Amino acid sequence: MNEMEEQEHSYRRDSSEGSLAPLHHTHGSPRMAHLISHGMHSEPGYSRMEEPLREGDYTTYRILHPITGDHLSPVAHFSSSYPEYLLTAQSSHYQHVLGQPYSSWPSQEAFHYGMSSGDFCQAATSIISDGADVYSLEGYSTHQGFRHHDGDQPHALLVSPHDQKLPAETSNICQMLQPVQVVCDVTGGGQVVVLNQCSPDQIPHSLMTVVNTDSLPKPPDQSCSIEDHSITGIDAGHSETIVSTELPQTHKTSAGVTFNLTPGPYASQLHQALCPTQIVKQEEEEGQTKGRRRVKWEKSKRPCNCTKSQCLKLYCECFANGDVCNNCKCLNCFNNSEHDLERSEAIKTCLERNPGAFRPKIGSRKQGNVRGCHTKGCNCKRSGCLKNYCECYEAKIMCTSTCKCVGCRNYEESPKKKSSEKDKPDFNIYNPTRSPLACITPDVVEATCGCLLAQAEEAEKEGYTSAHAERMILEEFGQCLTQIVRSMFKSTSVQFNE
DNA sequence: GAGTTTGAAACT
DNA sequence: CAGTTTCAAACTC
Repeated sequence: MNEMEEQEHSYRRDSSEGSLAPLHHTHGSPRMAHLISHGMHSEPGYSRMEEPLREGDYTTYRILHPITGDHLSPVAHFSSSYPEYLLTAQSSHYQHVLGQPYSSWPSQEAFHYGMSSGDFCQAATSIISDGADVYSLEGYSTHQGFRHHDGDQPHALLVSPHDQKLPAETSNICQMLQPVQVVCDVTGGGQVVVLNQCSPDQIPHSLMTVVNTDSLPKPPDQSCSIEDHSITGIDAGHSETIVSTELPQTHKTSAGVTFNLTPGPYASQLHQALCPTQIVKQEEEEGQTKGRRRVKWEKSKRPCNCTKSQCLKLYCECFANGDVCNNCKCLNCFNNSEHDLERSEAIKTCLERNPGAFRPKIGSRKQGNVRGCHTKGCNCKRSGCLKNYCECYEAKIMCTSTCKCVGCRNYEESPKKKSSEKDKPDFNIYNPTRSPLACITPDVVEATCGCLLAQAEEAEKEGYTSAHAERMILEEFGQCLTQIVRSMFKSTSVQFNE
């Protein structure tokens, strides 16, 4: 058996126990080594993992308390061979939480604990590496066979993407979830580890830890460290501390196969959607805030004031942030755990309308663009994009050609420009960073129409034929266009040859 | 704090 | 897809 095959067969399911039992340990796995080195922080206050331990045939990763740094039980064993890899844990604590030994779980399951179905939907959506979206979780959370109950309250949720007994809709969901092979709480204290689905030569390339603050002691400051490829917490009311993922890079396996270690594209979104406060803190330190909603959250996590939307539409920023309302001033709020059904339905509706509804509006940073850009662009008409009505401006990013704004002043300009001038929109300036059409401001249109009208009146006054009048108007229109185009090129320092 | 303005979201 | 309405935040007084 060559090395590759050996890797693939390193882990076999131990049917006698109904769990995965690695037959061979992949010694010194560079994959996990990478995961550790790039995905975890070592500073106090951050959730992290230690260097892998070696316990028999398992590759073992001990998860540390995000705040205290203490070891948290259970130890997580990562099996990284396709198609069977699983987080297993051996912990009396875990068994206490689950009421059953973790090791008895079937393979290819994800365990989700302490999160609402809507939360899980968002989490899964955000980390699916191929960009697919989870549209519904109906039936998902009612899969009794994999559910642990604490009285009437569902306490744990196991997800089996390949379980044929799942309801049809759930199966569909799980198919979509397949890229997320494992989503599980490995501590019983609220930590969640997410592993994207791997081929034999891929590592799980997203890994995060979410701390359930209901279960953990709260230190004075629970801020977490966020790297560029940060990930996410779920419910700000319950999940607070997040760790980052790894830096993008490729890695060559011992089998000589190169694979991409780049984090899943939605890993950061998950983080952003679910841990807005911490992200903003970090970004504030970096002198940059991205995204209106995160900026708002950063402002002391201000409560919403919704009165008519029941906080179940994207008008509500709590809802749009993937958060439940907490200490808000809203009326008739349904965005809470007491209305999980309605909330899940609303999430489903939003996602049906717009699969990217819960993705951050401020997209990934372009090369050379430190701040990123608005994914949809703004549509401001009267604010000159210089007030917080403008999502670009509020996110402290410049408008781009994606924007459809009118009279935009939110663009790169000379630092010598007087600050007083910045405060008022200028409808007569062309923004070279934006769409060429952006220069056709209301004033320009009005002036052009005035010119054309004047020509028409002159033709009428002179008694010219309609054909002549039409020609005059067209000629005038041509001159107007010439001036507009000239001004455009003048602004961009491009030669304009008439 | 009330009223107005604004632009995104939702609706038609 | 465009136009209109609804909505809640931003802003002004």
